[in-house]
Amino acid sequence: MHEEVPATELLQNARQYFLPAVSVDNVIFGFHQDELRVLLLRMRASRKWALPGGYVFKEEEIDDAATRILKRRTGLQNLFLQQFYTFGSTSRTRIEVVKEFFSEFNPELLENSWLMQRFITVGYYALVEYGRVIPQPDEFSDRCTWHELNNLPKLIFDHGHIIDKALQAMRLQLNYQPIGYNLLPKEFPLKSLQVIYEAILGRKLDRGNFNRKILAASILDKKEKLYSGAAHKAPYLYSFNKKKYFAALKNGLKLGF
Amino acid sequence: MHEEVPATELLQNARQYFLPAVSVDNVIFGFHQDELRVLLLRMRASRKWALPGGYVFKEEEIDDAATRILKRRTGLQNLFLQQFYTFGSTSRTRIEVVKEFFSEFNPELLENSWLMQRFITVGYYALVEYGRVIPQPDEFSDRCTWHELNNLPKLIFDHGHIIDKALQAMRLQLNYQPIGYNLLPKEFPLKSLQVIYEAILGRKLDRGNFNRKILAASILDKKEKLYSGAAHKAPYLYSFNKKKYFAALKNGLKLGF
DNA sequence: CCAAAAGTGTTAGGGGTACACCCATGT
DNA sequence: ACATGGGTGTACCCCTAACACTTTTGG
Repeated sequence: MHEEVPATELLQNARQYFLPAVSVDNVIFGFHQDELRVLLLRMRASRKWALPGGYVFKEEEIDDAATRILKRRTGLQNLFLQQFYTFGSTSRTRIEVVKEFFSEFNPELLENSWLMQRFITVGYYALVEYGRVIPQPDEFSDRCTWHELNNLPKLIFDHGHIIDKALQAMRLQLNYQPIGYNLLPKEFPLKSLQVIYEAILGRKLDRGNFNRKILAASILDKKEKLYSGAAHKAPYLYSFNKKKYFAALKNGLKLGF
Repeated sequence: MHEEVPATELLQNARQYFLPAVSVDNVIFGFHQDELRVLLLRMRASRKWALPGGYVFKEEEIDDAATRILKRRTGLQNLFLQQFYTFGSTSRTRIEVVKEFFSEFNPELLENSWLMQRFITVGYYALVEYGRVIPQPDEFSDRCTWHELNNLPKLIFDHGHIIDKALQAMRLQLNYQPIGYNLLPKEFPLKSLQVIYEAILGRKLDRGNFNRKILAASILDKKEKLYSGAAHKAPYLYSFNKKKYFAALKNGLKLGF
């Protein structure tokens, strides 16, 4: 839509392009080496870390804004992206931090009082396949990298709190919706899915019971292909049955973790 | 804070007082005659019904705005009030409806483009004790009355959808949080609480099993006083144990309805 | 005495948990 | 062969649903 307009131009005339006072922040979860990870940006000026976020165009759906931001930072689309809470505390963005945020990038922006107003932010979380992501910093950041959920750096604003809330929301969601479709490659052994559930829930699950429970949900197709290469029995590979998976997404599910 | 400024003045200078583009809508649930009810306002101009809502002052917490609106319409405070979703569709408020909304009240407001901008709204739901509420219309409405959830009138904008979402959210919440504290008088028979659960869930519950389940949560104190006046065995009265109730609110609960 | 609704008991079944046992495979 | 981890079976326990039986009260 406004894809062709350069970021500087957009921000300098933010009032013209964006919905005022509203931003979107994405908590993007990925999975690698048995660890749940979050995609973060490092601000060029302050060297502090932040969630990928952005503003909403005046005629843009908020969901679409979140999708757009997700796509810009990961290169991916059609992912599981879920609104979970709106953060509206007056103290959530401190003016000094905002100034630092934009200063080194472009001092002129400081004159732009639009950026200095109070913002509320709508939080979304996404689950993405780690291996397919090509992290892409935005205009204000010099790095875009994964961080272990259990070892996060210092974050700006209330972004630490936002991540906490996202995790909480996701844990509840686990019981009602299937998860994993966008976190795993097409075919995968059950163990991989189990490790994801364990990472999200923060506790170990019994292998046998997990298998039965997840299979009972009947959202998986068993492949006859076997994974191999390790010194043990080759596990079956499974893939999500798209039809059943999305039906379960819509109609809900009772998994009981 | 701005309590002393009259509504007309506030709206005519909305830009000065309010956070732009953001509103709050409350779904206020009450309980009467075995029916779950929602408090609605009738717009003076269009005669259509709407949720009690409002704007957020520039230095006001969003939660506080919701609380303020709730208090204005019910006279009550310190209630269970829970943010459940943010509605941000571009099509949720159509300009003609907004015009109708404000026109008869004060045609001058039509000139005020602030009101005509796109709004997103943060949805909250509240549970209140029906008998204690003194419904109070706002500046744009001529009535403020209760409506059975199963027999709602035509609502403006996406307010019908907002109520649906609130109910959905509340149903999920039932399993993790105690409910009823603000819906019932201090002392009540278990049956009253059961009827509330049934109304929210939309299905009948077994009496014996409900009693055991709710007592097992140990958030109730049994009183030795008995309710009487009916041609059957007098039920014990119970009251919520505030301490345990709020502990359960904070730490979560596993009720399984 | 009877109807109505509260309180309490009982039982069968399902589901979850914990753990055991066997199977396949690379070293 | 053996260690490793996958697949599957099972026994136990607890929770739940469903329903029966008893108790209390006003009419």
